[in-house]
Amino acid sequence: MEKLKRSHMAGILRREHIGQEVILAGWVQKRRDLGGLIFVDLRDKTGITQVVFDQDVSKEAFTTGETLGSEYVIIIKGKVIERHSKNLDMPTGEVEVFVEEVEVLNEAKTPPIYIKDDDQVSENLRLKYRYLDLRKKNMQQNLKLRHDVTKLVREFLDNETFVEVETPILTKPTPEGARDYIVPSRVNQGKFYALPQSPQLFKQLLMVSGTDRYFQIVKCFRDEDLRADRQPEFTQIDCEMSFVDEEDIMEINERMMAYVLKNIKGVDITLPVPRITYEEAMDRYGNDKPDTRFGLELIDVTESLKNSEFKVFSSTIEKGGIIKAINVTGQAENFSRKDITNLEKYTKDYGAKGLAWLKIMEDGVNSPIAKFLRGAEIQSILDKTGGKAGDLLLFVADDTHVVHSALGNLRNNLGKELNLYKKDQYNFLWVTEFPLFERDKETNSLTASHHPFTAPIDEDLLLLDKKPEDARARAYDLVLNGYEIGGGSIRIHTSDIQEKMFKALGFTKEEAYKKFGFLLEAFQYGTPPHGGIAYGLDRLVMILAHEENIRQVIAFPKTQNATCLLTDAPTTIDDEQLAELHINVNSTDKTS
RNA sequence: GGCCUGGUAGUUCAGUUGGUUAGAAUGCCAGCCUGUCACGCUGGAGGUCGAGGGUUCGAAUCCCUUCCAGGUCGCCA
Repeated sequence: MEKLKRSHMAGILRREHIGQEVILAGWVQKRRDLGGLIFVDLRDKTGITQVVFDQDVSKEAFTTGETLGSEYVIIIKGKVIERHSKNLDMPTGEVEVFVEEVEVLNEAKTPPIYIKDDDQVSENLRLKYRYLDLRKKNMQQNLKLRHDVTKLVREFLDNETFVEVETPILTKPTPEGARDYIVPSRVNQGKFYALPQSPQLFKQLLMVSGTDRYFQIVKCFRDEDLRADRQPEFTQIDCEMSFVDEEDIMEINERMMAYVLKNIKGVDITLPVPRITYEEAMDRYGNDKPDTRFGLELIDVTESLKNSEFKVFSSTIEKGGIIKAINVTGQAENFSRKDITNLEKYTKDYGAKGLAWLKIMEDGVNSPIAKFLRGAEIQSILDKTGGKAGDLLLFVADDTHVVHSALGNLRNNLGKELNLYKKDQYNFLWVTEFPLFERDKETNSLTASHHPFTAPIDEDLLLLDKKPEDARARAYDLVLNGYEIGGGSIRIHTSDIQEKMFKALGFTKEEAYKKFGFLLEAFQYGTPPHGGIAYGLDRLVMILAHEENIRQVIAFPKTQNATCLLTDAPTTIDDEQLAELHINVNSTDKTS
């Protein structure tokens, strides 16, 4: 018998193939054995075709057909015919292939998980048998989507004269920001490399080098706790440009996103992308990455309540706190006291001490705090929130940080619960004018909110000496549907401003040199003005794939404990290897 | 590091107030079945109730410790 060689993919067969002789290869998705007739769903990455084993066509093939199990790998030869009973639920459902020859290329053990999109198997099994999990259609689609996004990004940036340059993975530990993953050096006893948290310093050096427009789609590493949208190794689309200001960077990047969305989703993004300052974002949404697909904005009602008889309100205001409200329009009837108690519990996770509420009725208001509120106060609140009969108002009173955190998160939660947006809605937003510094709660010292090479806004330069906390950065984040998908800044390229920056951060010149000497030295040899941006590719693909977590768009992700259930990494290493690296490990630490 | 949810058959789950031999569906195995597509029918096998300890005459169930997975706060651009 001649060796069979695949002629067609399984998912593409249609009516027009009827009469053709085809050879298909793939996995047995399902066998339906009717006794004298066997149907097998043959699956490859393009889809499923039903193949039929009939004794009248081939007795030999039929005998083999009786032995097929789930996930056996087979190759079959046969003729495409029109089905007697069509299945219009599947794309290939008008045709089927009558098997003349079959070869079992490999048998398979009964799989521990089903290869089915909607199968709700536990995630640890999916991760342990990731190669089976990835056989699912939706996972293959996610891998393809990710491929398409990176392809489009490369295409776009190439057309815009960007050059992709690879930067080192074994590099120098960074003193600031996230924890580094550390790699011991065998050749240099007692010394360590770090895996990069981002190629930040290298891409700035490339600007000094005259590369002018650089990009890289690159793995980055951060040894911090994981989240649904955070993995210890993740991929950035990293860009840097010379002789530009923030307008140039935002312009080119929003065109890039529009290009990606157009080609992936067929969606036209209206340009320019709206912008909002950090301050306004916090004020209106309580969040520096607001989801603008729905309203429910935060409204400041501090003024209306400054003389309130309700102690919680008045004492909060006396202590310098604020009161903000969300108007959940038209939902007064739909939230029971129990529902509101659940909302209150939710806000307590973010530090709120309580959630006051007020339902607006046709004939007044219904609220546990109504008895403390004067008519004028209620009227003032209604004016500010636009409250009308049928609306539910929710209030948090606390310091600014808590109010924003609690109501901002509550707002997102309500937006989702109340289905206030459509599945295929993509709202981009630039958030600008971030604070240049943050105050560390423990040490009370200033740290750079972005990184120490971020340029201050020109008009805030004087604040660097006087009141650095109020200085704003030439930094911008690109937000999509409430997720920060990218962020960047214009960098400092002159030494006088850089020195002011270090001074504000409390480093001496010596300390700064010890940490970033190679970069500061480079900057003395003619550095162009430059700036850039970096995207979280995994997050972007997650949103485009409508997935709830980032693991769904990463082929081999880590668990929340940063382990890999498939390979069992990380593991202990043997004593010889340790000795070679000059590392002593406390024997009690070696548990496995 | 804190808080929350979960862990019972290959898989997804149920399991009452602590009480007989721990159930269902699906998958698997065997038999029958020529138009199924969640094929059908009959029968069967399949359990360290995450692990360890404790309370009790008796523990899947109560208590303690611990491991694993997920969510989240802190952390992290």
